[in-house]
Amino acid sequence: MARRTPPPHPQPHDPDNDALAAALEEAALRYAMEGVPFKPRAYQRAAEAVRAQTEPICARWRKGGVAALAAMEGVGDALARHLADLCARGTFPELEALRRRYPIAVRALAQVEGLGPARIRELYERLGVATLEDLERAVRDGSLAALPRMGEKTRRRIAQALALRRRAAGRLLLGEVLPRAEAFAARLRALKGVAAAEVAGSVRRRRETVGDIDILVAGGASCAARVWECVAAFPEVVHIHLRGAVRMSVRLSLGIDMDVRLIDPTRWGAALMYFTGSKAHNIALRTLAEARDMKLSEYGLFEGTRLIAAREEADVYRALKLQYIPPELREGRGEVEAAAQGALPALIPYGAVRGDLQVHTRWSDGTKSVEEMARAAAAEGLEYILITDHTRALAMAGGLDEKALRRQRAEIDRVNETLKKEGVPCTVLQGAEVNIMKDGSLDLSDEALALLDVAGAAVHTHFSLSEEAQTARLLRVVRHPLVDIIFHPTARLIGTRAGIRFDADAVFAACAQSGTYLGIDSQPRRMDLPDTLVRKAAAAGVRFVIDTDAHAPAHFAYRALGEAIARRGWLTARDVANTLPCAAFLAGIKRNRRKKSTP
DNA sequence: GCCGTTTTCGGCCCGACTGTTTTCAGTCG
Repeated sequence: MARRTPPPHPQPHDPDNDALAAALEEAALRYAMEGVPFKPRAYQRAAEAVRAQTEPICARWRKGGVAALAAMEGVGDALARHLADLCARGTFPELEALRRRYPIAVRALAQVEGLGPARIRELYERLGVATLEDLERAVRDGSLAALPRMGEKTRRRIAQALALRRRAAGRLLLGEVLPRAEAFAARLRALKGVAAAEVAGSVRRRRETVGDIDILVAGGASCAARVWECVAAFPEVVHIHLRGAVRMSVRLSLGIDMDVRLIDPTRWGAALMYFTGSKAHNIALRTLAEARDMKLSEYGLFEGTRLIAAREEADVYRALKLQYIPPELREGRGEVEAAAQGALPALIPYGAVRGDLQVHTRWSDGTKSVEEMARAAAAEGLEYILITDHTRALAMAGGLDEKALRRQRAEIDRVNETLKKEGVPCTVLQGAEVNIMKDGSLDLSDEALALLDVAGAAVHTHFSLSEEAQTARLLRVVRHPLVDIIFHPTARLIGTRAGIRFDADAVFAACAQSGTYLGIDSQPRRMDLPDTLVRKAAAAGVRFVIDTDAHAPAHFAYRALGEAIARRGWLTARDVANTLPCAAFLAGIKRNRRKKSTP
């Protein structure tokens, strides 16, 4: 395994950018609760600016002081000081004062769909609701109904949101966990005597949410002390559950547990398989081994007491007469049978996506200009990006009309010229995230749509239509001759909002027939289409695009999450249109449009 | 609390929808 130089160890207690942004968002919410004007928006904007940074804010502060923080867009003197306080002490005086005035779990409560600052305040003042548990109690005992404007429907909606939340409790988004888990493994890999360190479990399988982190470390018993010491010193570790001979279990400040296991290097592959799972996959493998008079465990594949294979995962799969099964497929969904027949697909490789097809800019709700996003995309190795700002129905996002789109086109042309002159290898295309209205019509005229290089459409409202109405709505869009892509087709938000209900068979069949691509949105909260539906759609003959829905340069890194969904959906590179170079991708769009307009 | 081709004060994103109203508060995006 390649050995890299150790990554710089973060300072103890350095909150990362997400934690800083979360604190500012909490302050924004609390000011909104108190009815303070304008501050909420300013804090919210600053939080977005913090999240959009790729460099750790605390490092920036150490280097350049408060002035370096105030240089960020949307951060002035006051917020720069708050951020410096957060870096130094994890909080700031105003936030503490706000918390004292309303000792409520505002962030948790605000995540319940339908609850905003005003309702949260009302819940607290009239019913003493301070936590999600309090809220659940108020729902159960009916006291919720005492509030004004709290009718049957609103109560049911809150109850549903709480149920969704409960199911997600204790699980975090893959996008939050993956980078941290990989950083932990990298730190351990750098230790003396450690031959390998890998993330296992559901993170390795790239499940969209994960309940814990499993890390395996290959090394002799002699390095246990060194590994445990290193783990105990992680600034993210808040509690040590146990510290044994071969396993250490800790609680992370993230709110989930991490297990670190020491593995005998000669049994590495068998252990990695076992701890990667899933349970269903392991059972399928053990059953297969048994049928061949062998026994499979975390210590290896055995015939009687004779060890057949254990060192590498590939050795074990080979000895079982199976193709190597990539971790993303190990869910007990027929992958073992397929591997036995040599029928596994050649999964789309990471990094295969060449163009990002959903990118927002300051023209609507993005944080950067067209040019800044293009340069950032080029730095990520993207060959083309499609600018897809919101259209006019989404007024909140500064949605564009036909006139604005024409002005934006002129800017995109200028940016392309500049990039070409400088030899920056990234082409900017013009698209839009056209809003799908309640009846399946669009908020842009056909004339305006025809101006775009590529048009995507998306649902942002009317999530709770009946299945019939929702299906009819989607079918109308899918068959529209000028709509090329449906973005985040289910419109779900993991842990917050269930997706829209529609007849997947009918919609997927229509996509396959018309050539309309389904988008795979890589935002950690969306991961939409979800992997199971991706696989179903692919079986129906649908083709896909993967997009990051980038609102800031840092979001281009989500591409790997979208590729992970595609892999979990058994897709090959051929199934994903934006693995093609720009010209070939655009040629495909043209072909699809011709096909759709000739009945 | 931020910001500035309206520049040190006075603006700040706002339209649509939902539910519970009977004229609109609250939420969403």
